[in-house]
Parts: sequence; C-alpha cells; structure tokens
Amino acid sequence: MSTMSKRAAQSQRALMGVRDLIVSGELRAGTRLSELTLVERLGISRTPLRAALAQLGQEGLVEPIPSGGFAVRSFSREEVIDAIELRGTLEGLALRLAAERGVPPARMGELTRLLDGIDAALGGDVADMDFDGYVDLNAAFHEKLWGLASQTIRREIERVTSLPFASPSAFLDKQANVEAFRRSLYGAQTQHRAMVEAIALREGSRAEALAREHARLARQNLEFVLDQDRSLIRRVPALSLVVG
Amino acid sequence: MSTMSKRAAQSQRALMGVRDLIVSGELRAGTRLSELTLVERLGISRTPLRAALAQLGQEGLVEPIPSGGFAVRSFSREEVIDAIELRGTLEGLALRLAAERGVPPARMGELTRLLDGIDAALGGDVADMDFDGYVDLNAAFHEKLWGLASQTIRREIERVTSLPFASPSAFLDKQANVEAFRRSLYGAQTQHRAMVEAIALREGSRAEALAREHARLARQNLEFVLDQDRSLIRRVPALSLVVG
DNA sequence: CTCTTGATTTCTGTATACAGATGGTATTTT
DNA sequence: AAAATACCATCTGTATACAGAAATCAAGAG
Repeated sequence: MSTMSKRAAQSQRALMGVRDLIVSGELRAGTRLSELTLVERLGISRTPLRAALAQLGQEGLVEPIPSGGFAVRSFSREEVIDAIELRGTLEGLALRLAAERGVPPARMGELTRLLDGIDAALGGDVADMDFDGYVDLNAAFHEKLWGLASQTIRREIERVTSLPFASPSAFLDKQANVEAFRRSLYGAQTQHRAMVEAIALREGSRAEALAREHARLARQNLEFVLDQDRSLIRRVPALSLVVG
Repeated sequence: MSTMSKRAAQSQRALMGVRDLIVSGELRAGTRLSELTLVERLGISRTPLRAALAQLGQEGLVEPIPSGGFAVRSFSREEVIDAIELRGTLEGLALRLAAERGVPPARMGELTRLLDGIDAALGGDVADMDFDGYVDLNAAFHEKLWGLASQTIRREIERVTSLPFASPSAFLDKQANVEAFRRSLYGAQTQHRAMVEAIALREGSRAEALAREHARLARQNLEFVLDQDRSLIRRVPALSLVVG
C-alpha cells in the first residue's frame, strides 16, 4: 500500500491535505471551501484540488453549495447514528455472505492470529494495556474482515467508513486514550471472537447480528461523549463536525 | 427537480453522455476511454469530461487503469449478484429504520396511493397490462420508499442503484417488455403491499426481510436471462457489461 | 439611521497549453 | 526470421488563462 506510485501525486496530496484540514477541525463545519485559499495553503494548482473536492463530496465530508463550490458539511447526531448503523449493516452483510459461502482456512487462520495479538495487547487488566497496539491490531482485524467480502461490498464499506466518526477506529484515536473507552475493549474482543467463530461454523445470521451489535459500540461511545462527558469532544477531532 | 440550473452544465452533459455510451453498449467492457475521443464525440472540453470520468469511477461503471486513465468496467455474474444483494440489504435497512422510527401518515398515504396506481396498471391479466405505466409507477414507488430513509442512507442506496443492473428497474426497461418478466410483476406487487403494511405496523424485522426478498426478484431475472434465454441480453442494454 | 442599488472584487466552471510518461512501430542486430 | 532497441505519436496529469456569475462593499435615497 505504501507503493502508491507517483501517479496523480498532486491529486493525492490535495485529497489528504483537505481531508486533514477538515477532520483536524481547522476548517469548521459550514465554512465555504475557497479554492484559491486551499491552493495557496497546500501548494498545488486548482485542477487536482477540484478533483479532491469532488471526491470528498462523494464521500460526504463536504457538500456542494447551490451557488457553486463546496462547504464543510456538518452532521447532526442522527446522521452520525445512521452512518454507524449503516456500517454495521454493511459489515453484517459481508460477514453473512462470508459465512454462507465459506472462507478458506488460511484466511481464518490470519484472523485468529490477529485476535491472539489483540488478546496479548489487552493484557490482564486496564492498567497494563497496550492501547496503541490494540488500536493498530483492531484496525488490521477489521480490514481483514472486510477482505472477506467481494470487491463490490468492500468498496461500499470503505466509502462509509471514510466518514471519520463512522470508522471502527473512530473513538480509538491515539489522542482519545480514555479509560471509559478502554473498558469497552474487552467486550469488543469477545464479539470479535464470536464473529470469527460464527463464520467458521457457517452461521450466517449469527455473524450478521454480531457485526451489527459490534458497530453499536461506536454508537455507545458517541452518546457517552455527547451526553456524559462533552469535554472529550476535543480529544476526538472528527467530532468537531457534529453539531448538537 | 427539472430546474437543474445551468450550473456545471457541461459536466452534467459529460456525465450523462459517457454513461449513456456505456450502458447503451456502444463502448464495450474493457475498452479504454480515450479522453480526446470522448471530448470530440461529446463536444465538450477535457476538464468537465475528466470530472465525469472520476464520478463514474466512484459509481463503479469505469475503473482506473494503472498506467493512467479509465476503462469500461466489466462485471462478473458474482459481482452483479452482490450488487443486487447490496441493494436489498440497504433497502432493508431503510425500511427497518422507517418501521422502527415511524412514518407520518401523509407519507404512508402517498405510498398506498402509488400502490393503487400500480394495481390499476397491472390490470386483470398479463394481456391488458399497462407495462410502461407499471415501469414508471414502480420507479416512483421505490424512490418514495427510499425517501423514508435519512439522507445518509438514501445516498448510499442511490449510489448502489447507479449501477444499471442493480436498479429495481433493471429488467423493466421499455425494450425489455418480455412476458417472462411481466409475469413476475404480480408477485412483486404483493411484496410491495406487504412492505408498506409492515412499516405501518412498526414491524421492522419483517419490513427488512421483505425488502431483501424483493430485491431477489432482480437476481431471478438475471439468472433467467443468463441461463435460460441469453437472447434477451441484447434487450437489456446494461447487461452487455456482464461477462460469463 | 436603514434600506436599496450599483459597482467592484472575488470566485467558480470551462477551455487550453504544457510536460512527462506510455505504448506502438519500424528498424536494426543477431 | 525473431528479438531487441530506438524513435515517434499519443495520452494523461497538471498548470494556467479566461469568462460569466456571485458576493461584498459603498454610496445614495428615503
């Protein structure tokens, strides 16, 4: 993946640059994206920048303005919840089809090996947990899970999870190493194990239900931040796009 | 909706033009899309054309070539089936949430009114069926159904159904007025009624299951065309993209 | 003081110019 | 004759120039 050749290098730079400006909160929700300002700030020309803006429009991070151009989109609590529900549904579909159609043993082995790694990272209790290690392994596990699906479905999952707060790592940012979140990881790992087991046993419906429930963890974390401890909002940068 | 202002008129023209060239089969699967050729044929400049190609890349109709540019994508039977399954899953999600969260009576009324219209179009038997009327009303019904979902979910549904063979009207093209398809419409209408009833009764799980099963009609039609009567392929233009 | 109106400035959408890369062809060499 | 190489034509990605539309600001009228 690191061999992203120099093809369309400027467009890539524009895409990552603008996306970063948005999720870092440097550009607040609702602000119009001035092409010339961004061009100057990112050191590229308008053509690749416009390509990036169009792409971000497809991802949903920015929305077109009737009079032309784009603005940083803002998300209501309901929209974030729907995005999470959407991810759960799509992951559920991926897992159900994987279970129904079968998965070669080699791939199942990779999954269980990742799960063993996560167990090791979790350690005995909350105190000596390797949080950063968990973050990486969790991301790798979910990506392997998506890899079980066909390209058609994987594409949709990747699109949905491009919304920063809908990703399975949304509340696992390094900056968000919060005890309240760390506690939830043990339950998450139990669900991980169950999902892999369900696939191995060809229990499609169970795998689907588990994937949906697993995504609900993100919703719980979201509602905790929004209702219980709003001070955490600034530690999860992408949440600056959520209003209300 | 017809007031699509002149904003980005050339880009719109490019998008529709290229999409039409592809689904009409004029550009066969696998062929490289030469920008200058298309520019000349559509009478626009490269900038809006490239925007259209990028968009079609997001929709999945074309795929990027490693050495640069795009090619018309080809779809295996499995990929088409997955796209249909994907649509069923997303529509199922939309209907489940609509049922769980409730729908204002006015909207339910619009749905039942459309269903009455479809019944009228279906007529007594296959002979005196108003096929074209059914096609339009069916499309309107499905769009109203999608309108029950939040914008987040509706966006995904619309993206998935942008693949011509995944749309609920895929096998209802005016050119595909085939008796084999017409017979299936009565069963489809029964499912329509059941879906609306499930939403009204707040039976989310039932609504979801019905939506999934409803999408399977498209799969049945696909397999009929591919396995039973391949001569129909040329009457459903989008199927020229399906190999095998 | 407020609202309207007009001009100026800025912005987006489009067209085109330019450069590096790519693929094909013909020629040469073995 | 087959393979390799060098040359040429073409293509894509990027930058920039240009025109019409939109937003902003100021000035004047009520």
